[in-house]
This record gives sequence, structure tokens and C-alpha cells, in this order.
Amino acid sequence: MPHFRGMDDDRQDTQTRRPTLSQVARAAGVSEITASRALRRDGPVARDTRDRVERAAIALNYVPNRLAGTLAGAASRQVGVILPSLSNIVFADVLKGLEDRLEGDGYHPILGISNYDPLREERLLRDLLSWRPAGLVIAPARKTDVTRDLLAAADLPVVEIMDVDAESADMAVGISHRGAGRAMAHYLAGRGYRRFAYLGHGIETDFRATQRLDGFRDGLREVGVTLGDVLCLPGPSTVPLGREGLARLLADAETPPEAVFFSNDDMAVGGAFHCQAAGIAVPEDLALAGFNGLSIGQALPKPLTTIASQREHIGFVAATHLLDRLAGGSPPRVTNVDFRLIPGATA
Amino acid sequence: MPHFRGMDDDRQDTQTRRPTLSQVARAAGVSEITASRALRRDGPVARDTRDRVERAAIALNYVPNRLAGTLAGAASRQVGVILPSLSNIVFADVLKGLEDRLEGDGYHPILGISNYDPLREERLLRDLLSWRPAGLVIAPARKTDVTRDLLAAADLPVVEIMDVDAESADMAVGISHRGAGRAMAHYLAGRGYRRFAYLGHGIETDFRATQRLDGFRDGLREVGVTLGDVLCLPGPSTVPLGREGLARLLADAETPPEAVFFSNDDMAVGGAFHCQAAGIAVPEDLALAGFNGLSIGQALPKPLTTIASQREHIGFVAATHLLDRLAGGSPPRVTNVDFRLIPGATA
DNA sequence: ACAGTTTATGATAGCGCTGTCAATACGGTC
DNA sequence: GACCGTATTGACAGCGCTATCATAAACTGT
Repeated sequence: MPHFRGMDDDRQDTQTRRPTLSQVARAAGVSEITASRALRRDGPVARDTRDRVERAAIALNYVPNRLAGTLAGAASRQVGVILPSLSNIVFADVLKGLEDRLEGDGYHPILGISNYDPLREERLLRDLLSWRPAGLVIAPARKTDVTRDLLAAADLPVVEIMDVDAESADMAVGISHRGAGRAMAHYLAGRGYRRFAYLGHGIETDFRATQRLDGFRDGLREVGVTLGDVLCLPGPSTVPLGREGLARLLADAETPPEAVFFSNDDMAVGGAFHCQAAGIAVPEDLALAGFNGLSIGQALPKPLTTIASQREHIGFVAATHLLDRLAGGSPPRVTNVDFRLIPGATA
Repeated sequence: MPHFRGMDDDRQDTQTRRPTLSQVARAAGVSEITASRALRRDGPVARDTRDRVERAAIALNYVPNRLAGTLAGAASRQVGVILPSLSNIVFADVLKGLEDRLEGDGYHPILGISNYDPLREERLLRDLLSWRPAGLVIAPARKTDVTRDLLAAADLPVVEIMDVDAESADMAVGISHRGAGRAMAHYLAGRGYRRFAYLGHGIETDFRATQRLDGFRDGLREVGVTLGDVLCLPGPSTVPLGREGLARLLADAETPPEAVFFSNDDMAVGGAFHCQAAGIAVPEDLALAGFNGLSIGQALPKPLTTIASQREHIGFVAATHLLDRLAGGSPPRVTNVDFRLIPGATA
């Protein structure tokens, strides 16, 4: 509130407002800019000057104002993060990896959840950009032109995460979901299965699951097998959905499948529960395979056959490359994080 | 970079830097402050002036700089959020509820994860405060004096979430974990069980689980029963830990328990898997009870007896009260969100 | 027609910090 | 002793925006 306080009315300052750098400087008997340099530990400052300033800062319980600092030219230490969902542990894991790496360098994520809604994603992008973050990490809900343009126009480092199958404007860190689907097809075919079905969730939202399905089809075709029934239920993936879905899939199937590939582990665990309740022997009567490598799947009486997707690692690497770029380095544009097929006991 | 550009060197502006309000204003033929009012839709602005400004903003692809806006006096629209962990779906759910409500009002969370480390929590608090957020939502790792002081000194609305058992500096939204433990004790005793054990995870970190254990003990005492074996394994709660833990608990027990109360559903699901693998009939040979009401527990062949903790709702309500306060309202200081005991089929 | 009110716009002065350039002090060199 | 390089400090302007006050223009009622 300008005009409320006189220019040198500092009794007010100390009472009603948080201490400023100027007050710290005065308390330490130096100029503002010297105090700034002392606290940021950059530029030449005499040792005992620095000590005096630091003591004054502690005494006043000074907390720097990074809004002002960033506006004045310092690099922002905020990173915009846009994820499509938090209902599933998958993106929570990614976020954990991101936050952990960022926090280590004093950066903090500003978070946006798009709910797989391109419009909301676009709004989030604008909103987060208005905070002038140092960089952006985004798991695109779906590739849209608007998003692409916004990202291209924004003049800051951007890491697109989760998959490396699509084109990216700047950097990308993730796994090949197509490749994961293919790998699972080859693995299951190698185990001797020939009649396959697929059980998925809301296909319109989770395009990465769709890529796995495409890869799975490709992989089967390569060994001369055709994918049988494909059932995709609306809504997000959950254990109950997988359980009910498998019941429906088996009831509706003309020729019963030997193996079912699920869109992910949540669905597959549901499938395992259905088999257990319905007395279906796994994998003798029916083989099951998932995707993600969640701990829950591995703790089942019969560990789930699945593919570990290294989610926390993806977040960590994404943050690392972003920080590297901010420090002037040249990290790889595309980082294909390895996935790992976990054989398990269900297929 | 002052001094690099002359005061009215605007060809540079349009080329090398993001458009500013001043450029939008010039393009629309109005003053800066009028453009500001038009875009913020506050104060009196003629309809066609507003239209002109908005068209200019779109044409220039203008993204406001909220750092500058907030520094100049506008209320910040960032909210600091500090959570102890993201490994578990519990805090991801809370964060989802928070983000959803905040985003609706144009606010965005800046996130910090403390890993249950009071020192890291303290550093996060200072760091997030340096962004001058409008408010703070924090799930304290553990109550420490330093944290308390920092919160008290920070002159901004603070919501402490997850539990309402401890004192809070400002507002609190959560459930009574003591009460939840008590409720489960009464429920299980009412079902006729008399010999109880408890299986928990890293007790030094998750003090809310400890509160549930305390409440469980209290509840049992109230019906004249004493809690038997208590086993707490180090590390975060996971399904495998629950599975192995139950095996150990049963092997070590002098008199086998009739019912086991787990620190949460992850552990309890692990316990259910152990019983299944070991041929223990549930609940006839052994009853199991958890806490949280995760969907995985409800999708088990026998739905888990547990307590729904309404995590997303807690986040939503916390955000709602924070926003209410920021809008000048007086939300309740303590909001005790109801928990709900889910009978299930395991106890 | 006139004061009194409302509506629309603008001039000015910062918010708290940092980048640039300038100034001072110090020690050593030839 | 004039000269130079280095270490240390400060003056100044400005980042992009908004709060305040002032002004101009368009209404109202009598």
C-alpha cells in the first residue's frame, strides 16, 4: 500500500510487515546490495561483513522475498509440473521423484492436475507460466496442437515425461509404451500362449495405455498371432474395475482366451481377484499380465507378470535434465528409460 | 538486465522478451493501469475499452506476470503445501482434493515433501514462505517447537491437516486417529474377539498410526481387554511388509491372536495375502482389520474390515476453508471430518 | 442551468530485490 | 612515488505490475 507509509517510516516496517532486505542491511550497517550479495553468497564480500549480515538476518527472522528477487532478474526457482491425474499411484511416484530431485537444488514444483482434460491442461499451462517458472515438466494428457504451440512459444526448458513415442518440442524422458506392449506380446507368445484378450480402462483418456495395446498387437502379429477380444471399460483404472471387467470379458468371449493382457496392474490385480473368487487356476486355466510393476502385484500370492515402469526414476531423471539445462548444460533431448519385464507367476 | 535496453526501446521488447502489460496497453491505445483493470475485470472500465484490451492481449499472446502483480500488492494465488510423503496413495489423494479445489479458484499449490524429516520440513517451510504464498496447508511430520514457532510467526492462514487430536496454531482439518483406533477396538470386541495383536510399520515416522494404536488400546481397555503382541517393523508401510510381518507376528506369538489390527490397509492387505498363502481361514482362524478404506482392500475376495478416512475430502475441505478465510470469512478452527467403519468380511 | 453524483481514465509512486557500473581502499611493482 | 590489479562496497535504475489519488466526462435531480 504505497502512500500509507512515509518513505522512511521504519517503525511501522518492523511492526506490521515482514522484515525486508533493507532492514537487514541497516541492522548490519551495510548497503542493501551488499546484504544481498552476502546472503546469496555470490560476489566478493568480506568474511566479517557476511557474518554481520547473516547474524542480522537471523536476528530479524528475515525470509527473502523471491517474488521480488525473481522479478529483479534472479533466476526463478519454481518449476511448473502438470500431470493428468493423481488417483493412481503412478503419477504420485513420478511427482515424488521430481520433487525429491528439485528440492535438492532448492527448486519447488508448482503443481497442476489436468484430469486428462486438454482444456484444463491448456488453462493450467497459462496459469503456471504466469508465475514465470524456470522450467516445465509435463505429462501431456493428449497431444493437441494448442498445447504444442503454447509449449513451443514459451521460451523455457520443457521436459515431456512418461513416453518417448511421440514427438516432443524440447526434451522427453520416459519409456516406449509401444515397445512395452510389444515386449509383453513376445514374452507371452514365447511361453506358448496363442489365444489372447485385452482388458483396458477409459481409452479416451489414457493414450499411453492405447499405445501399449497397439504395441501388443504389433508384437503378436510379428509372431503370427491375432489379438482376440478387446474390452475397454469407461472410467479410470481401478482394482474393482479389473475384477468386474474380467468377469464380463470371460462371460462374453466366444472362444475363451488363454491369456489376458491388462491395461495396467490395478486392472490385472482385479483380474487375479476374480480368478481367485471364481476358482479359475492361474496361469493354468488363464494367464494374466499387467503393466507398471506395482508392489501390490508383486505381493499377491502369485506375483503378477508385469513390466516395471520405473516411475520415480522417470521423475528424477526429468528433474535432473531440467536442472542440467538450467545450469547451462546440454542434456539429451530424448531419454528412453529402460523398462523391465517381471516374469512373475501368473503367465 | 537494466541498462541493456534504453527506456523506450520497444522494438527489442517485442522481439526478445515476453510481452508486458505496457505493450498490451499501447496496442489497445490506453494507459497501463486501464489495461490492468480491464484484464483483471475489476474497477470500472467501459465495455468497448475492455474488449479492445482483451483483443490486444490475445493478439500479443500476453501472459500476465504474477510475480510483478503480487509484488505490487495483488494477493498471491499460490498456496504452500507440505506433505510428509508421496509413497502412499493416502497423501496423493489429499493432494488431489487440495489441487482440485484450489485450481477452481485459480490458486496453485507449491509442493514440498518432508519425508517425515522435521529438519527438511523446516527448510521447506522457509523456502515456500519465501514465495509469499497466500496460505499454507501442512500435514506436519511431527510436532516440533520450531515448526510451531515458524507457523505462528508467519502471518498467513495455515491449515494443518490429517488429524485433529493435537493442538493447531490456526486451523485444522482431519479425523481423530485416536477415535478411529477406539472405534475399531469397540467394533472388534463387539464381534466377540478377545485376543488381539497389532502390526505396524515405522513408528518413529508415522505418528498418526501411533495415535490409532493408542486409541485402540484405550478402546480395548474400556471393554476390559488387554492388547497382546505389538509388532512394529521399521520402514514405510507396504503390502509386502504386511505380508512378512504377519508371518513373523504369528510365528513369535506365545498365544495366537484371534484378531490383528494393522497400522493401515497396505499392511492389512499384505496380511490377507499371507493368510491366503498359508491357508489361514479369515476370519474364522484369524480376523484382520486395517485403516484407510483403500479400494484395493475392498476388492479383495473378502473385503477388508477397515475405516474409511476420506482423504480426498480432507484436502478439499482444507482448501475450501483456506479460500474462505482468504475471502474474509471465518471458517471453523477445527473441522473433525467423520470417519466411517467399513464392516467388510475379514473381521 | 447548476451543483452533486457516478463512471471512466490516467499520473504517480512504489512493492523488494538484483544487474550494471562506479568508486574506494589496499597491497605490491618498477 | 606514480601505477596497476584486486578486493570490497555502494549508487542507481529498473523488473512488471497495482494502490492511491486526481481528473475528466457523463449523467442526475431540481
